[in-house]
Amino acid sequence: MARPQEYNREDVLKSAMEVFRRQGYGATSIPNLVDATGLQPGSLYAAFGNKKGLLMEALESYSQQNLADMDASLTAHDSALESLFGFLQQTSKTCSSESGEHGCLIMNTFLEMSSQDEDVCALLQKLISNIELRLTAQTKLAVEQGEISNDQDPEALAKFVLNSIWGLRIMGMRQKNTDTKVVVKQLIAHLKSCQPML
Amino acid sequence: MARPQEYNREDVLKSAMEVFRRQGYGATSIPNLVDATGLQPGSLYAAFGNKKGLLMEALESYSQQNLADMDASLTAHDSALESLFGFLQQTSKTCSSESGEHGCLIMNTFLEMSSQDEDVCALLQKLISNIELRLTAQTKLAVEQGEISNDQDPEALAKFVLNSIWGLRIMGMRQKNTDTKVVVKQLIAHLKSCQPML
DNA sequence: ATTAAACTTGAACAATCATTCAAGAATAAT
DNA sequence: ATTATTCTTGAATGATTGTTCAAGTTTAAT
Repeated sequence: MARPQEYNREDVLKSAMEVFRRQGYGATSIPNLVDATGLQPGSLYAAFGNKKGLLMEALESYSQQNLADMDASLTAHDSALESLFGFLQQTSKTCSSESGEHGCLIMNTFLEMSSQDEDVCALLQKLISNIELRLTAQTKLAVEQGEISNDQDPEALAKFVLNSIWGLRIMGMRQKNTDTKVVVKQLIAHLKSCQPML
Repeated sequence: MARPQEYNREDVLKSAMEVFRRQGYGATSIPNLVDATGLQPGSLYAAFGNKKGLLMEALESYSQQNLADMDASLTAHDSALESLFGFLQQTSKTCSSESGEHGCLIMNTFLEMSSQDEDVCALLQKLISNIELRLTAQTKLAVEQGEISNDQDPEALAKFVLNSIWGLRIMGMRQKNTDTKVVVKQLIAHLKSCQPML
């Protein structure tokens, strides 16, 4: 016995997500969010508390989508190493695509906000840890499957891969962004050099 | 026959630089800059035109210092490759130090501003190109000196190194930032695998 | 001392910011 | 129809933003 919501929460989050990614948190005003989501200030505040609440929920949504894509890539082949290569090539494409021009919401927000807001910082640390955990699981699996030598440290390799991904997201934001392919090629070469001797 | 300046321009730039690096451009207000530099709004505007002018000059100053440090590292040893390793280890230290906690002014500003201001974006592209050029010169030198195999692409290696440095600056901003050493170790291992066969 | 020139000051300005809330609109049950 | 409940609207609020400029200060030459 009440008026029903006119908007879909996921749609609103997706719209907000895009604006935050393009403009950053600080440069995004409430009027911007009103335009993007179609919701008036009152509705936004009723639904998400405040601007920061909307950002944090958008971050969670973005992360969820991101991890789902990642899982799909990392289980695409029987070989864990082959899947990792596929994931990296896909990442390269994403970063150098038009959509990648505005970077990764997690990384962008981390750089902008980590020294300004404890709550956002803590959330981002958690989301980033999730990514790192998947990568570590993948390199460990590759070692177990005998695709990476036993004397390699899978955690170190995962950290190196993550480090390269941070770089890729920045490379993709530059004017001439075809470099991401070159970088991934180098990274894959390094990982192959960690394969066991025949 | 006029009143002399009471401030030193380089000191003011250094102070502004630190604030911009810690807080970002958007989150830094004029009152913040007044506090940091000791100059009143009127003096700041007389000297730098506006907030953006101050940022851009701070960027140039930061870049100059950065390149000088880089040159010192890259010419520290007779061996170009050895010098590159030294530079990377120093970069690792810088990134994981307390000062590195707030990242690199160039990278931070690039992420925040490149899609918002053409002038700043153009300046940053130029400053980043300078870094890339040094790295390329270094890998080419290493090839000439016979420390890197002829069948390797020095430009690709330089891009990969730059990509890793972007990553390192982000790694250094995380809570547990000891990972930078691990990453540099991996990167050096990759570069060593590009050495000519004995 | 007086003057001219450059520098410093900080209050004032219009614009914009995030946020609130009273009023209106839409639904489902009575 | 009426009522109770929830959602939507958007003007209003007070704080903060970047920027300006007239007034005051300090110097060097006259």
